[in-house]
Amino acid sequence: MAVTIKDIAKVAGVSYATVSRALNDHPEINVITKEKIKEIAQQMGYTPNAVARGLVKKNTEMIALLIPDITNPFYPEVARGVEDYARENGYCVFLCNTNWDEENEQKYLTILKERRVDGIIIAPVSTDTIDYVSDSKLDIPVVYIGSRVDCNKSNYVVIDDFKAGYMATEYLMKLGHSNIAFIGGHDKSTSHIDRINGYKQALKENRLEADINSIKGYSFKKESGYGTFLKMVKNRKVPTAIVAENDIIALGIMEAAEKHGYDVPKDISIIGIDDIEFGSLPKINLTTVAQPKFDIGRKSADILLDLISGSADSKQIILEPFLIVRGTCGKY
Amino acid sequence: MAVTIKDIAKVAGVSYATVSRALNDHPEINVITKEKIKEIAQQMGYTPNAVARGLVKKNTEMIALLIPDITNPFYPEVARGVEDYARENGYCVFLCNTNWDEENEQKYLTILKERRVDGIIIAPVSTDTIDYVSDSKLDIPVVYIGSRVDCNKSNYVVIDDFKAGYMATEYLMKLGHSNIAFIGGHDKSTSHIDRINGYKQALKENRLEADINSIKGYSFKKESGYGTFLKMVKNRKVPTAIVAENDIIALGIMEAAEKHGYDVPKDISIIGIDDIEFGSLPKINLTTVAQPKFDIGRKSADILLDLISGSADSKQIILEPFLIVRGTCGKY
DNA sequence: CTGAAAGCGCTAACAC
DNA sequence: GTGTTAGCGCTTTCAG
Repeated sequence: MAVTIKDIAKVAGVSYATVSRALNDHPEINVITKEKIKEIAQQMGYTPNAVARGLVKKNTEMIALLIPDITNPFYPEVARGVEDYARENGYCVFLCNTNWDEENEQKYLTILKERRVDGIIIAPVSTDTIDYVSDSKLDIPVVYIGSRVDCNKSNYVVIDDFKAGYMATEYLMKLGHSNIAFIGGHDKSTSHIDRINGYKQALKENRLEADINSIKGYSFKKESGYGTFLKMVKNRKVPTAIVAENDIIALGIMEAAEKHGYDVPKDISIIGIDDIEFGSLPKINLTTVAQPKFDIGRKSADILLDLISGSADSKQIILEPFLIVRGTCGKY
Repeated sequence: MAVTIKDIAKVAGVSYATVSRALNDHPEINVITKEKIKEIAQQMGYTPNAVARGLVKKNTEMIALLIPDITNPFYPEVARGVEDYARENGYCVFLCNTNWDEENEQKYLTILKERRVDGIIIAPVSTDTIDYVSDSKLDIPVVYIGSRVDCNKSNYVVIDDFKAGYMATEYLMKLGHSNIAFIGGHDKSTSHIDRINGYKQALKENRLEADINSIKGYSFKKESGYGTFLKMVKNRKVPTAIVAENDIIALGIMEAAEKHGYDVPKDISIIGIDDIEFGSLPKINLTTVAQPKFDIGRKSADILLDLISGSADSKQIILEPFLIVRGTCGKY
């Protein structure tokens, strides 16, 4: 049986309220008894019970981070940002991996509500989840990352995805490309839609045609990029340049291209979005549009904790993407 | 204010004990009232309070996973295994990132104890943490991963690290190398020590000399491999082959070698340990000794839950590493 | 099968 | 300053 404040009270010869006050450094308490109590607590090996405290204080000092794919290095980086900020402020974070599955996402939301987490940061798999959150009156502060929400009562931290798509495409056009395809996403993701629109807009401004290749399902794995490129080869519709919705997909495309005799960047240029660490390996050297991953994490945690403490209204943060020129894009 | 079982009881016209029984599917309850109560609960939007339940049941159905570096793809893979198994069994998992910092590790342990997690899986940064756990009578089931514990009351899931080191070295020798260096770790890690011993043993059996290059501090980043190789160059002690303690370090070594004009594998062979996904990119094509990462995660969670339910004694699992031959090692 | 009541470990009024 | 007391929302005896 773990030692409780009552045990300490007995030993110290005070009421257990006094013990509580001592341990929590309340102002109205005799400093001497406080020190004495603390020492006794120490000696008895007391560990406060956060569950009991949570029950009466009605907060748990836990937040949750829901991400779709922990094996995509983009998210661990974000997670580090969230965790860093949370820990600095005394919060623990639940890391929940949804595996690109809406059902998992919603189940987690229920579980987290039962667990009475104080807040949730979520990188939603689809806009359906956002609707679900709105409808289900979760009653827990939520901050979205990587997904805008068309409602100004919502909180989110995103990059300007339109700009990201635009920048990538613009860069390719500057290199002389006019046959530029896009590979990625699904329609229930605002970041996907925005990136595509940026891509389209850039092309439009130069009177070029769009060629959008969607990945079926919610599968954002290397294999998806790989498979989609193969289809292009089969259909004899291989462009001179490709904008990939994210770096993981770009890596898959590169792999497929090279396996089929295309030299990158001589025969085909490939640009990603995200800037995952492994893209910077000299042998990979992936040109990409970067997101400030760690900052997205920190900032979203910052907003969430403000929301929890009630010291802020809703906030929409749009960070700037930036181009990182490496070696996978060439002149045409 | 969230709705509680008392609220439901009032509406249903029963005592709140009955509501509790209904909601928890106790056997001794009238099926009709049970259904009625469940419906009312549903309509009122009731969400059980896991905090309150945890207080009385003295368990939280939460476990924690402590890892040193979430940005090393090895760990996310392990984490997926843990989370998968945990979720299947109704447990939530706290993912805690210690950043290779013992102090963080110990702080987390305290926090987790306060939060009354039911169990902890930990990939310890150093054996000091293991001692800390033993000494501090945490009083929470612990399963170690990636680190043996010389005490048969402990639980762990590891690969045979000796064998991993041995296999890597043996493979290099079979290719004709006799000048084989080792780059990695620190002395307070059993996996490091075992891998080195495997490396030494393999060399010894062929009357070859060991050349061990330690990375200072607890820094298992690409940069550590990079820097250590540079030192070798400076000291004019570049071998014909290198065993890297893990893939991340191997990647750093490769990067440094190529930047300094060494062709891999023509001029120098490099083998890693772990088998992270990005090592398999055709352009990287890292030869490595693989660990069953996902299985390590699942298995450790399996053991932990058994421990929690009291249905098992301590268990030591040693999984088999296996060689994956790719392109970074050549004949000498 | 159901109700009454105790209590999990703690915090926070409210007295004194 | 400190003690007394009432809960937080729930599970679980113990009666009936």
